[in-house]
Amino acid sequence: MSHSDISNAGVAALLYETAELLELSSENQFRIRAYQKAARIIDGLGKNAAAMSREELLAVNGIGKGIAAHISAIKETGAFPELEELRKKFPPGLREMLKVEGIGAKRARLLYEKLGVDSPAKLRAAARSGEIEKIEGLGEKLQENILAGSACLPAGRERVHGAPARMLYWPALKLAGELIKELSLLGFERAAYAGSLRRGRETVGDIDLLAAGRPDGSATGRFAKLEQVERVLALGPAKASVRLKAGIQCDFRIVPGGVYGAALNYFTGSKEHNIVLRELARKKGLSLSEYGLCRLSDAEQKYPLAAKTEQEIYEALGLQFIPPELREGAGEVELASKKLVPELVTLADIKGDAHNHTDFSDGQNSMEEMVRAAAECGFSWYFAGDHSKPLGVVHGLDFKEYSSTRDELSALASRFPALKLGRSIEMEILKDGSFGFTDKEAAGTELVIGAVHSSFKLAETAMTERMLKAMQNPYLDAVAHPSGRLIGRRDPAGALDYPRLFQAAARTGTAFEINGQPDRQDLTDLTARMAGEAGVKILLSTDAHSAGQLAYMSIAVTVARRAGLTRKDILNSLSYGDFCEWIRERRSRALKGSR
DNA sequence: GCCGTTTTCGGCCCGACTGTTTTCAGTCG
Repeated sequence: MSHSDISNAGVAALLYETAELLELSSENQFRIRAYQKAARIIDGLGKNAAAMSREELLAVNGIGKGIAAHISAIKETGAFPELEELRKKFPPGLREMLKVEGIGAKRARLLYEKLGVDSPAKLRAAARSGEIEKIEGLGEKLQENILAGSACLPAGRERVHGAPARMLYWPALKLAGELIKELSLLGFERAAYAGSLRRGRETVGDIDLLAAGRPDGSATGRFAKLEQVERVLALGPAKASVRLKAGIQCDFRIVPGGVYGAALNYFTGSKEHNIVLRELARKKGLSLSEYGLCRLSDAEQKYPLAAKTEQEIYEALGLQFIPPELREGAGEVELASKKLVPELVTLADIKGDAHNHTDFSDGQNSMEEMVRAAAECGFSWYFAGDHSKPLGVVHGLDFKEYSSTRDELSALASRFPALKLGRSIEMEILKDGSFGFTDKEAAGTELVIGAVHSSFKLAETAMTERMLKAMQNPYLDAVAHPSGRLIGRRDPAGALDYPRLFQAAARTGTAFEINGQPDRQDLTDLTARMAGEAGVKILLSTDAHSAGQLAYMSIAVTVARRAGLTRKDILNSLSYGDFCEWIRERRSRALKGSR
């Protein structure tokens, strides 16, 4: 059996597993770190590690003879001898226990050897029966924390024990905004959110807040007493961790104003990004921490070379500034050292939205209200949209209704002179890939954005074929939310063959959407990156179902930034005239191609 | 296990907080 087509993520998972098992074995920590580092590097590698030659692998910094040999064994057997030996030493549940808060390798092994505890469930049972506090080195408090940690599940959300529920980006952003407002009322002049929220991750596991001030204990104390706080997890002079009533953890850190930039950089992460930066600093005879970039000789960190702003830290390391959205430790530091970080699209580049809804279908606001909101949020063009038939539950429009409501839109034009108006349709892509409109009707529709809302459960190949068939229609200008996922509620359509879809889209000129609805974010950062690399144009959409939801454009922009996209990739950066020209031209090319 | 414009041996990212100790290991991010 061959495993030569194993993905980089698959190889990385095996190396991470090895690292965890080595930790349980109390191995040399630097050996463990070498495995973690190799896993991280392979996960972020541009090409498939299993397909690389030994020489190519050895040329990668962080991969040596040992790991290269492991990879070659993985290709043959799906694992490697050392890993298989380690797997025999510990029951698999022990690795699950490491996910429990307060349990690391040392304690997991201790509990296994003394009590035979080898799963999170047995751990809880042992805590309940009071066996844990009897073990030397452990105590009553740990026992309580194990039980408390599994007890405080946020209402209405499920989670695997030890893996806290994650919150969507948008509500987390709102919550962080609220907390920062509270902090400013408490007298903090400078406060910001950092962490995965600042990196724009689609969901966040906690909220990281940073403030400038004196770490004398009074600041963290005041933070811990905020009304939003449910329970204090840790409280020191420089740092406080709490669980919020909203059901998510919040870490608050306070640093002197003079090192605010260094702290913001450290606290924004990711962990992987920080490690790469710190290793780079080491190589230059420097040391990087949340207190600044210092010479190694300056052990007290009294004379930082850079600390005030993030910008000066990257500069002092010989790097281009790296926007937070790219700080995942996936090759961005190398890119920055070559001055190749792309100039990411910003909200200011966005001139309009094309996918949204009025109360003609399932929107909450009238066409006039939507248009007014679009004008107020500074767009220079706006395609007012609605669902097409035959989506009955949301009053999908037929072509006649499309045309009459188009006339209604035209009548609004004189009242909003700064806004150029168009009418779009979110076109049903039926089970066989055909449209809810005839070709002639589609030709008479200004902008066709195709979407699937039924028969999600097609087999992987069938769903891909359905989309490919739809793309053969010359009037399909863009594809909306292709995976159909609703984060936390509906899984993405069984692995779509994205490379094939994007190849086809590049050929037909069909754009793909990044949907900005908080629970969609579809394309994702990863698939949007693939689309961009394949040369597919991207349409950012609010999919607004009410006037207020036009603000979701900033979510779509954030996903696009994480995907490394520039304004050139994004159709919304075109002027109204150029956008209409893009539609006209792609349709005429597609018509020629289909003949 | 990996690495080297000080090194092929001796280093390896850095700091905060807790709990159980009695000066620090373990955990976390």
